[in-house]
Amino acid sequence: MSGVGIKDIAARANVSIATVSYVLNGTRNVKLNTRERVLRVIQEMNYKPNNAAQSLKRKRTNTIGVIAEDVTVFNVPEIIDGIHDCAERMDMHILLTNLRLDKRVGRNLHQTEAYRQDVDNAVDELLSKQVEGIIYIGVHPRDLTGLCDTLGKPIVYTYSYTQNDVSIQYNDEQASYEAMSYLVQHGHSRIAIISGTMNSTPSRLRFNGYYKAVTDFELPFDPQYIKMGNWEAESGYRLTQELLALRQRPTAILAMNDVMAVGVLRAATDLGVRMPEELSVMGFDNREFSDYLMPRITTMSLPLHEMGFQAMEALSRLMQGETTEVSQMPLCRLIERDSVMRLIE
Amino acid sequence: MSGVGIKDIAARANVSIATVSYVLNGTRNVKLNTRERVLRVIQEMNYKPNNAAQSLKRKRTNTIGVIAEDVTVFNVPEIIDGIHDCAERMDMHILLTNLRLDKRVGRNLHQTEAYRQDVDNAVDELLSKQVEGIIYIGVHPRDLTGLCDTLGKPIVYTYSYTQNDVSIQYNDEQASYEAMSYLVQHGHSRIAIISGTMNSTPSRLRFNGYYKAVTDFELPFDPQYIKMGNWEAESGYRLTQELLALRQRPTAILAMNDVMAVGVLRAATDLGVRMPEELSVMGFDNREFSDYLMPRITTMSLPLHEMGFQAMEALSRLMQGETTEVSQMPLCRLIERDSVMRLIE
DNA sequence: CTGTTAGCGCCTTCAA
DNA sequence: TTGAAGGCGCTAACAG
Repeated sequence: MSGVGIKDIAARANVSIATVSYVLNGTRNVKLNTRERVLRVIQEMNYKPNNAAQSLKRKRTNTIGVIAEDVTVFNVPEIIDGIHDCAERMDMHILLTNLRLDKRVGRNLHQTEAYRQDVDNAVDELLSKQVEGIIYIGVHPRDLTGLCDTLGKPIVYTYSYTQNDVSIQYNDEQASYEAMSYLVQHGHSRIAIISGTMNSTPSRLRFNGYYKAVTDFELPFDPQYIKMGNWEAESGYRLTQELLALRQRPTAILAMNDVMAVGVLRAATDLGVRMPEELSVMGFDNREFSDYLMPRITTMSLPLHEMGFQAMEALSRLMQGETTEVSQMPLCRLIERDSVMRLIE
Repeated sequence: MSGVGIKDIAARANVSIATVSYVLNGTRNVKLNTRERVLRVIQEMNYKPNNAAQSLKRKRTNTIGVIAEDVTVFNVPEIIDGIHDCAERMDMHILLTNLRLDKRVGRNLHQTEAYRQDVDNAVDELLSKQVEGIIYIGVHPRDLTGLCDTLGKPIVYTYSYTQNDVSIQYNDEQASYEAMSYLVQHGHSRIAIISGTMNSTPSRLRFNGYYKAVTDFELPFDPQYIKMGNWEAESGYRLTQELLALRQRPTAILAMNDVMAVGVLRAATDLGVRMPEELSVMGFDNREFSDYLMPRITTMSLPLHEMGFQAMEALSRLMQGETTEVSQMPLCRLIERDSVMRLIE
């Protein structure tokens, strides 16, 4: 492989291969003199231990597998970064598999069968590479129960839900409740909501938070303020038109993602409704563009880094045989910008 | 490790371990009967070959290392995706190292010493894991000559430049020339440029393209139309104010990235200059937000996926001992949107 | 303080 | 068509 092995340096340093191994791993005391000689030869010969051999012997690879459904989907890199952040502290390596689902099956994620084979292959290869655990990153939160059969190897899902396995998700309900609280604190009470597709878990949870806030704060509940979007800007646009056509307009709209908030902005612009003076809006996701729009969109930022970090922590616990993973669900953070008008002192 | 090994299934199938190996690899003819029996036992016992042992024997790992300076920087995931796209076709795996430079050393990328140690470690670990080659992805194009010492193992850099090693970059000069051509075709001749920091390679190359176009199309050359920005929106804003204060205003501005184009938009808005009617703008990068602004920004899209793909191809050639890598530099693609006004028929 | 040696799980030459 | 056996590079007893 890389040519020079432990025995080469043993020969050159006039010691046994065992001694070399010992100085390499610090597994035993070695006379200073000898150690230095060995170390010097190691330097000279540019020796690097062969990890394959080490793994075979030690039965440890210090490697976990990460299966990302698609690394190009906006939330994923930050999650991977969180995993790295944590992994690097425990001296763990990452074998990354990119399923490229977005290119392969597009948005057809409902028919699990379309990509189950890909997932199986990915898991097999990872297992074959002797990873000590696996983290699975979805492209958007949905139930993935039973997707991966890891033959007992620890697995943690994140950015997705699961019935039997550990999964790390942020608190969606709390997030939309917090958004609503913010709006209320700014004097809004007629608050409309534009949801994502209603068969999605985040939509349901965020709606729960909305509804809970409406109840808790005793806001006027008007079914006409509840609009079903589909995550796309166009739906935000169309539904905002409807909302602004109401005789009793809302003063604020909570859009379940930033993309639909763009639609809100465009509709308002086209109708000559000034924002935020005449209409406030909040988004979700803290997408990069939300800071570049005019007005800059106030939004809920997802704790992606922390999710990755916690996923790695949880996996590590699992790998050590512990099961007591009761860590707090990561929380979204409100990013205050310019799209919400303060209506009261 | 995963428990069941080749000898377990040999015992259970009443054959020698050699036979199992043969059916596994198809290295030799095995009587149909025997083969099927072995295959069945493999299924039953959920046997997966131990890749560490295979690698040790075969002296091949089918794995390459990818060192990303920071996976969260906007261009990087798409490059990684391109690498995967290619790697998967040649049945190669990716060991990903994320230097997390953005968090660690921020924008201080000039002092190589600040992170050279991190790079060395990353390379050592990868070499130790017996990767067959390395791809290095920078966070922004700059000269990285001599950064990695891979002890002769093939390495390809991308999204960065290099003197002695292979590096895959897109054609920056061609891109800005193409942008200029587009502007000229739309009837613009008084075209200003807002550059990035002038010590950066992309700035210089893009300026070359600008200058070449000014010459080729015999555009009026006015030094006042050349503004030095720093990649940030604020600089776009400030410089646009200067440009709009000129008695002879430009009709179009070429901003060297989309972020500064945002600054252009804001300045125009604040000064009551309508876009694109009274001022056109083009950006660079095709950042996600460029499609969400009003007007939607016409911009140059970087061939990131292709760069990753070509980097993997080039690496593969290197790994096979070939050196004839003369592939065409990937080209940027113009994304036509609404920020450029057509001044002529 | 140092050396000898038996494997880790697999592939592959040699022999049958 | 099948087995037996020697290592790949390294670790960790065991033995001095």
